[in-house]
Order: sequence, then C-alpha cells, then structure tokens
Amino acid sequence: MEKINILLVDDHTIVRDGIKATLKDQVNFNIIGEAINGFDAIETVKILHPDVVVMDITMPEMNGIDATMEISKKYPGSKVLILSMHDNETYILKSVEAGAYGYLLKDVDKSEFVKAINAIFNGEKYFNTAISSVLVAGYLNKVKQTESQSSISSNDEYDLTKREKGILKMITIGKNNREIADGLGISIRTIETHRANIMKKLKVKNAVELVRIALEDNII
Amino acid sequence: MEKINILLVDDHTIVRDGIKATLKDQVNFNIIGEAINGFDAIETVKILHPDVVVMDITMPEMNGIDATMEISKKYPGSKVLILSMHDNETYILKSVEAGAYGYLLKDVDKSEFVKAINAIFNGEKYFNTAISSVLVAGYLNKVKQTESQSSISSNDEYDLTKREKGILKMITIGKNNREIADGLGISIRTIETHRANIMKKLKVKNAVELVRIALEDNII
DNA sequence: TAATTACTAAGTATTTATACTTATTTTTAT
DNA sequence: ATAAAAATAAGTATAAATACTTAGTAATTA
Repeated sequence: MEKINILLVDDHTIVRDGIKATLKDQVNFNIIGEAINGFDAIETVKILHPDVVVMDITMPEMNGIDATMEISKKYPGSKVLILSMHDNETYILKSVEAGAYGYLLKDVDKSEFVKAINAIFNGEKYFNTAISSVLVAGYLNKVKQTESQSSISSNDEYDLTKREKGILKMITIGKNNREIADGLGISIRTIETHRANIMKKLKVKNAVELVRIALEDNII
Repeated sequence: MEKINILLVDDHTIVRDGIKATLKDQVNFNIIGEAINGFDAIETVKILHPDVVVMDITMPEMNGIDATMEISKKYPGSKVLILSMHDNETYILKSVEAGAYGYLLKDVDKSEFVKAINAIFNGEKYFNTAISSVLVAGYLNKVKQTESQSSISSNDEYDLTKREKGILKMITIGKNNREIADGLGISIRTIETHRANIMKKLKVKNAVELVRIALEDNII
C-alpha cells in the first residue's frame, strides 16, 4: 500500500505527541517531520515535500494560515489539513481561501481524522457538516457582496433613449462633445442638447456626477 | 418526543413511495403531505406548514430551486432539504442561494438521510463532505470574483499627497472648484492648481477620466 | 540645518461645459 | 394617418475647467 508522508505543524509538543499517538497504528501513515511555526513549516515542506501537512493555526512567529497560503502556492504537492481549536468563521474561510484542503477541530475523533487525511491525499477536499455550515454562510455572504457590488439589482430606469445611452457611454469614456459629434458625424450643438437632456433626466448638474451615476448604476 | 412534520415533493410516485418506505420506521417523522411540482409544493406549504420539505429539483411546471426560493422567503418556518440525482455545481450552489438547508444525493443511505432531517429540523444546515467540496469551489470562485470587482488588488500608486487625495475625493463627489475652495477656506486658484497636478499625475485630460480612474482604482 | 516636497496662490489665455429657449425633421406607436 | 416621442440643430449668455507659468511659505526629511 502506498505510504502517505505527513508533516505535523504545531507549537505545542504535547499536541504533536498526541497526534502521533493517534495515528501511530495507521500502517500507511508515515510521519516524516515536525515543525513548530509557519516559517519552520515552509522550510520543512521545501525539504521533505510531505503529501499532507497537518497544520495548527495559532502559532508564534508565523501563523498557520499564512504558511498555508505560501505552501499551497509554492508546493502544491503538499496539501494542508488545518487542525484547529477554533470553529470561528474567519479562521475557516481564511483557511479555505489560503488553499487548505481540509479543516478539522481538535476534538475530532480518530476515524474522521484518518478519513480526512486519506481523502486529502487523494486530492479531495474534506470538510465535515459542522464546518460546511460555516462555509455556506460565508458563501452566501460573498454572493450578497457580489450582487451589491455589481449592482445587479439596480440599473435603475432613467428612461434614456438609445441615442442618449450611446452618448452617455462616450461621455463616461472621457470623450468631449467635439469628439462625440465628430464620431457620430453630427453637430456639436446636437450633442450639447443631448447632454443637457441626459443631465436633466439623471438629475445631475455636471459631468462628474453624470459619470458617477452612470458607472454606479451601470446604465451604459 | 416532538414530531417532525415532513412534506415530500417529487414528480415521480415511485420516488415518493421509496422515501416513505425509507422513513416509515422513524417514529418521530410524520409525513403530512406530498406535492408533484414547485407550484404544488408552495401551495401545500402554505396550507400545511411542514417543518421540513424534502424537495426534488427537476420537476415539470416549476422546478425545486425556484420553489425553494419562494418557500424560504415566504414561509421560513418550512425548511427545505434538496434531494437530487445530480451533484453538479450549479444545482448545488443555486440551491444554497435559494435558501436550502441541505442537499443530499438520491443514493444517500438511510442513516444520513435521517440525520440530515433531524439537523435541519433543529435549524442547522446539512451538507456532507462530497457536497462541501463543491461548495468550497463555489466559495473560492465568488472570492475571486469579488476581488477582481472591488479591485482590492489595485489601488495603484499614483503618489497623490494627502491634500490631493482629499480634493480628488471632493471632485468625485461632484463638487466644483468653487465649492471645494469654500469648503476648505482656501483660494479657488489653489484648487485649480491642485486639480491640474492631480490630472497630470493620473495622466488624464478631463474631469470625467479623473473620476473614472478614481472610482475604478478607488484611490479615494 | 540644508534640501526637498507639499501647500498655497495668481497671471493670462483658451477651451469646454452648462443654462435656457426655440424649432425642424425623422421615427415610432396608436 | 395622426399624434407623440426622438433626434436633430442653433441662438445667446454665462460658468467652469483646462493649460502653462511663476512664486512664496510651510512642512518634512536627509
């Protein structure tokens, strides 16, 4: 059977010993090294290229999340399983964003721990239902954020005509009336009229406000 | 023991019968109704207000996701558990966004099915590790989207001084030089100078481009 | 402390935008 | 076919912005 090479990262010797004790009867697990903080972890990964890194978050010098980011970027062959005492949303989401393949709480039972390591070794991500709830909440938050930002909701009706929308678009690009008129092959006075009408419709008093509203409500 | 009232929604009689057979020995489960499509489901929820709605996705007339959206909005007391044949990302994410409390595949084993219903009845969300992987992928996608949109990455260095940034901010709000000068209690000629310097630094030739860049790179 | 950078200000000229009004022609919808 | 809306254009005047230059004072940094 293929051996899984594991690196343990935790600043507390007792915790590392506990993990070793828990996993020692897994014949296909091979604990090839230990590290006591993020820097140490990155260095060790560089040298030993473990398959799975079991990583604590709160550690001196450099925390586990920053280390995870670095490892997942530079050494994608070494996959990180976060083993944390905290189930707070920020930690979980940051870990996921950093590229962690799994997140377990330290009160995890042995069978799940083993299952998680095996899954991660096989390239799967492992998050149990408790952690999933948090992820779902985070996902929904992001969705909300994305929506409000891209103002899918807005695009308010200002009743601009086709021509007006076209001209507004050119205005927001930074073109002046002369350029727009030449571009469309019509009189600059016409553009001035359109521009005035657009401003009236959007209830603004200068070009700056015009662009602001056009961009924010992306009427363009 | 408190009874959990359940509504089954699936267009196939065989599936509904299968679910009933699976759950019949759960003494605290009470299947109080059945529906054969989204419309039917909403109507039935309205009348029977079940605790948990076990919902299929692909159904004639109205699909389960749209129904879930409606139910979670109008009848939040009835929580939806999606029971689908498909594990594709779109279905899962849409379900979550629609307000589903859980998502199971139809090959789920009985114990997990029961566990999910109980969890959801207690207000928890239930997603197993397989579904979680998909959620994580979706979450990371959203994060990427959010970042590119809000240009967290940018905020490019234009070497604006404090004063210049302050004035630029006022410009982007739509204030003209006169208003800015009065607001700061300094000469309008000074504002003109600052404005010219800002435009030179941002390499633009008019106020519109100025605002555009200021907003997009949110230098403000 | 010397030197640089930031903030202030103004002279002068030109260009561009805005305000308000009126009016003809072309399109679109009833 | 006729009314309504959209697109075109211009008169006239004023306000605001832009361009380019010079320069004194205050604040910061080497």
